Amino acid sequence: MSTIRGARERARIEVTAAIKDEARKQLAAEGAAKLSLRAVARELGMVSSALYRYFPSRDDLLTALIVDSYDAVGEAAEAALPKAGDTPGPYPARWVAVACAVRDWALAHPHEYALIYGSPVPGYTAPQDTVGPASRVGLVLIGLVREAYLAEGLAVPPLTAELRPEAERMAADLADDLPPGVVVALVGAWAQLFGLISFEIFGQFDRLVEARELLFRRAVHELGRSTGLLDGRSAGAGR
Amino acid sequence: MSTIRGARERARIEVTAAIKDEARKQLAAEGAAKLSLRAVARELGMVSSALYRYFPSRDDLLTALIVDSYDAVGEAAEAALPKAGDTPGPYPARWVAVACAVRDWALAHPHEYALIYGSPVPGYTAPQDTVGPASRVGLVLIGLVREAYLAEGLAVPPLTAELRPEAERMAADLADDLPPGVVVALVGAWAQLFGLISFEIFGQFDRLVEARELLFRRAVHELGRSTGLLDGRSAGAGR
DNA sequence: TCGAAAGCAAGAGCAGTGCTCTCGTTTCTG
DNA sequence: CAGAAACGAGAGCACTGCTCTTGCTTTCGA
Repeated sequence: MSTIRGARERARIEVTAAIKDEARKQLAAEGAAKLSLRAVARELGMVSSALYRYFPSRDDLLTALIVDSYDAVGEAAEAALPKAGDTPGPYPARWVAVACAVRDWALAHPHEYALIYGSPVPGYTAPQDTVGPASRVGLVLIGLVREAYLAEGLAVPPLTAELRPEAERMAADLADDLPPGVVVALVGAWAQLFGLISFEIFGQFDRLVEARELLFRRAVHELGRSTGLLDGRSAGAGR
Repeated sequence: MSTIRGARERARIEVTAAIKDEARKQLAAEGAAKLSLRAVARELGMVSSALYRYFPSRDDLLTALIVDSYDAVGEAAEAALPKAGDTPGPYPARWVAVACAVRDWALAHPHEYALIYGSPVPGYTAPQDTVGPASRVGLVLIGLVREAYLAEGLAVPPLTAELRPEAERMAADLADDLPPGVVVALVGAWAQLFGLISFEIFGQFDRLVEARELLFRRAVHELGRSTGLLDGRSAGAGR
């Protein structure tokens, strides 16, 4: 399926990758606003118009970087799960580990994080290609909670009557073997997790919070509890 | 102190306001990336270079808009508090009301919201002028929780030993009459609140969540509980 | 009161951007 | 092997932020 036909196709793949690499470098250095097609081309020793053979527009290049970033953060989250052969820790600790992995990735790649979880820069609606990779972190969280639910049960968060239809719809979409109350709490926790990270990355905690990892762990642990993850102890912040 | 010296100063104030108004209009229409000094000047019937008498650079114009936006959302939050003469509702309901006011403002002004809570566009560090207005929403939340604490007490969230020094430092900075555990929970809830709003504004809930206000209210109510706000009932989502 | 000083709008111009079009050249393919 | 497709280079267009100079007007102090 992915056989390389000849020198031309091979060259195309390499040049495309080189463009993305150089663009990612400029993105990390200066941010998405300062990323310039001409500068990328210049750095690669080609003329700017040649670059349009590979990406039809600047927005398409950005979209490619967005997809890659979603994949990178998704991979970071997946890598934080216990590998086959490990003796996995308790579920709340795994939950915190995944969150910390996402946070670490964001701290290491702030501009890429801003690209995907900050203001949407290109158009206003995300292209279709991004929705798949965008959900990888969410899928990790869902998988983790599902595993906990099947293994040792959950403290199912209660649902109001008016929220129940929507909760059941979402549960059918996302995880039909999880109680709707858990799915609602999980989607909320997902958004709130990125709120914590965004505030830290975007400087909202400057001159306010010092021990950011400790605060993050405490909040995320609490977030795990709010989705029903059983804690052993009845309250308190774990590490 | 703010006496207007003459026609010149009056004109300057008016022109500055006109520039900001037009810029805000373009911001709302196309987003911060597309905001152009030349287009603003064109629309105002002046030449682009004249605009630099009022704002030294495009970033300074954006900074002015950022300050205004922080003020606007802060004002929206303050307006959601019970006015003098009202019979105020229970504290969890007030908490949810403030959060909903912020969310409503964000939905009505998505690009301005993105300007302040999305990726920081201009430099990378926020200018000093923004830190005051930026904290208004936070101050509303602090004030609300403090009032609840003094009036009817709080379920003080527990603190681990390693988090205690930081918690006490933050409490001394933000609200020295609140228990450190509450301050830590409050700062977390503050970030998580904007995580919920950002995910909705930035399209992360597209094709996923339908009844967004219901979900928001449930999560925010839970957030209030996590900071210690007493609920009456022991669990569940109120409105 | 009157002249210097400061504030102002206008225009030209510079360097940079995204993007399009054309024109030879190279590579693939029927 | 010839036609087709892909490619790199270059010129060019419309736009951007920003600077500098040139006159005009308002303000203010001697």
